Amino acid sequence: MAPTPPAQRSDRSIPDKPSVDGLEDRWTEQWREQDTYAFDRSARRDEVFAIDTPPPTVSGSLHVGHVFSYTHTDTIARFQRMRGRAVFYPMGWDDNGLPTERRVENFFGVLCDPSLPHDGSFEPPEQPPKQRRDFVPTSRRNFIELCERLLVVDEEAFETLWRRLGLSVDWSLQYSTIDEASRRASQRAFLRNLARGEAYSSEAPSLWDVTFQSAVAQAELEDRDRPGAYHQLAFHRTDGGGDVLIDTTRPELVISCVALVAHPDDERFRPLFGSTVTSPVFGVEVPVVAHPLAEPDKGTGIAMICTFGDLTDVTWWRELDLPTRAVIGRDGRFATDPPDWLTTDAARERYAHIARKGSGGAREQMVQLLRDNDELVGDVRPIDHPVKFYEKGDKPLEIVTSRQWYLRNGGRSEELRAELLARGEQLRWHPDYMRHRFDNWVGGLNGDWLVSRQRYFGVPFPVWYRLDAEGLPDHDDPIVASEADLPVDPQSQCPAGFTEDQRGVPGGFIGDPDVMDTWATSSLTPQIACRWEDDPDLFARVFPMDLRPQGHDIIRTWLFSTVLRSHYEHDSLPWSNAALSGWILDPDRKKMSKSKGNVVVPSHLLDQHGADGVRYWAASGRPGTDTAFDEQQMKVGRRLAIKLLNASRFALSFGSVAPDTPVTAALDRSMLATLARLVDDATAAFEAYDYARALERTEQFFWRFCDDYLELVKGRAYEDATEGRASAIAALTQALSTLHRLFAPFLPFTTEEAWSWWMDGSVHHAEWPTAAPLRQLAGDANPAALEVAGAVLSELRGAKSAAKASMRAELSEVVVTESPVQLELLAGVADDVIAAGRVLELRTEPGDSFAVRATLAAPED
RNA sequence: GGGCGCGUAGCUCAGUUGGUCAGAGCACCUGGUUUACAUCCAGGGAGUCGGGGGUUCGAGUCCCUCCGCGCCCA
Repeated sequence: MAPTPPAQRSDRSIPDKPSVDGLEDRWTEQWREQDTYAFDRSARRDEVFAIDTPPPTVSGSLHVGHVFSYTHTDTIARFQRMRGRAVFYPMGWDDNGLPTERRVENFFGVLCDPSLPHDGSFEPPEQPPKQRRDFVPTSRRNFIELCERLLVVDEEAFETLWRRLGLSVDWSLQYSTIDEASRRASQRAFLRNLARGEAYSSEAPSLWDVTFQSAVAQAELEDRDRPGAYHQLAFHRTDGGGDVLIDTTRPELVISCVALVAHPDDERFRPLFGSTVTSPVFGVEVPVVAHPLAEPDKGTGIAMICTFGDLTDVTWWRELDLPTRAVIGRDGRFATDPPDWLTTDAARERYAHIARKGSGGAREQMVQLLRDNDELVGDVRPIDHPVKFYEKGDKPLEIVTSRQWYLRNGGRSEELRAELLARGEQLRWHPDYMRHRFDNWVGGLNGDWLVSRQRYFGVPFPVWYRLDAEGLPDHDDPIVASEADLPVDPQSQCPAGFTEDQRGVPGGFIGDPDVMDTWATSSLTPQIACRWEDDPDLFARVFPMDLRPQGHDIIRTWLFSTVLRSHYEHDSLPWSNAALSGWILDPDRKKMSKSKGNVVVPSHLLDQHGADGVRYWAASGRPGTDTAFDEQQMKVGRRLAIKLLNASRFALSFGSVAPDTPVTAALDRSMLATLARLVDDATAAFEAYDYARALERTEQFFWRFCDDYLELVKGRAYEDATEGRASAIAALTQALSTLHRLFAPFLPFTTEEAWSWWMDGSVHHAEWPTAAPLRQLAGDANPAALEVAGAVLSELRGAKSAAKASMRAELSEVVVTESPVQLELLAGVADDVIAAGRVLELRTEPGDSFAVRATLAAPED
């Protein structure tokens, strides 16, 4: 489906009163019927332009931020299509993860219980119960089926809106991140990572959200400033040398203390290294050790290492080979029974004060115990300090030791990090400076990617574990699913060679209980959209893709993880270009987001300003730049669309001439020369993914075209059968055809409408204009001729306006002063200036600077 | 604390390699309807281009520094 050269229809049909209203319905319907944006599956790879569309979260609602960034991508898609590429433009829906889990639960009144077997005839309650405790438990597979059922409804609403916005998506290329193909791709990629040693499971301390009851990855962390307080605690030297004071914000963790640490160069503590101290309250003996990560100017300069209070503790624990003394459980509470390293009855009795408490309650108790023991020195000193949170959570993260799956991401390998940085180098970023975000992130990675989540809704790990005679699982030698069987749910399916009645019994097996991080699936959107392994022919034509459009805030998550997966699986980038869009700011310049409650719902904007008006605003936002939400700009866009219809109607109203009619008038040729420059400009901008620049240039030309050129040419175009008239019409035809196509990516509805009045086929399948034919028609014309004519005309309008006269008023005499070079240009277009300005006599005088004197003719009675 | 970006008319922003670059649109004010457009057209005022220093014949444009805003990371 190569784009076609513009071909005029034999019969024109131009409405008397053009309108932008109703264009969306009409053309949306036509594009659907004619499958205008269908991907050509026979295209070779080098003829394809493939886009890795961000799948919106389907359980949420679309807001104006989506409209903004998806419009950017669509302008690129339309440009590439007109340039002759077969555009692979799919749409995905992100329904994997927590938001959907909640939505499906509440909508149907069900809860997912992965331990339940699949029930082929399960139906959710007709009236969903109001109370969560009355929700009906159902299996993971049933839950996913319900999700897919709800998705059909959600998708329809989204699709309707996207179509109304004019996205040129091929709607036959849809996927959702929890559908069968996505689960298969996620599991297949994981099994291959596992086989190659890129994935592994490990029993290790990891960040844990006690509310969500799940481990959390580095990419999902954020620091938040929280009030805290330094407590100064006294440890006691076992050599009788007195006390060692440490400052801590978490005195409750004294129970987990395994050592004190100071910087190896710190003279104050050097004598203590290798000695031991006993902890306050509990009297546990711990060593004093040295490590460079200890900060001499923080607190007293010596700190306690607790397993585990923060990530530095984990590092110390690992590097100094310290024992584990974890007491905080997955529920965030201190263990019920006193830990076995408490050897005295007194210590155990004191522990009872903090047993079963959360960290806040335990702290209060601990402070009291310290005071009672006279081991809290001075007052507590309040401070604000950064605390690690899960980005969706509202309780500080704890560090809990548990078995988790990891994917190596360079956090523990200099070599891999270098390879990934090289991938970032290879990628073309738009705008370019965004690459620093990627480099920063990769450079700052400090651990592998924790991909398992202790949730139930999501893609399960396709593995099982053998149980030994005691019923304990063997995690070191998992039974993996066969690729042919994917996707599998190890909770309701049993591994080959086992039967269901062996589940959970000694000598039998258990399924892995966890699901994958949603990014573990989202990081495979290129593979999913391109139907990796499911449709090898398609995959070969579209992968690696051309463009990943996305927000700059998820470079560390989505972009990075996608690069990682593709690096592993295909030894390539997943796409050659990444285009980062900015955010929409509300009038107070705050980011619009659902949680802030300041989002604007797009449907009423489309009603009010029309899709093209809204698109105009969106496309004015430069790549990567945050943009203010501005309805005024949408009004401007709507007016531009109306202007385009009116100008088109006007230009076409003069009739037509034979296609090979020469353009002879100097004004016409000058206009075409200017237009040729515009085409070069707009094309270069689009090639650099700078749609906003292409729009700005085109719009700028268009307004001048209307204000000056159309006014200057209309007298001649109204004439009868002259060469001048033929030249005007030939030039107008070229200009109009070019402008329709240049505007098509931005105003798809308006341009399609105007195009349909006089051209065959869809403007969206027309060839993108090139400058060469325009230059050929323009000959050696100087673009400056049109500028001079426009400048003089503008002065004439100014004179009439100053005299409060009508623009139709006659001027008896006009004298233009200008350099000889400019005057020569003016001479060539003088007749058009005289006609447009209603000038009775035009005289010129050579001079140093441009000046126009105009005298109004006496008004006729 | 590190990285990145941004500070140009009341508002939103253009200003490619330093030389008609001091601009556009909106808003505001004034005027204009018999042959494209009142969902319109024309005209007008308005800015020490964040502050200071430097390079240069010449600097929103390059360098240094300071101030302010935002984002990412620690």
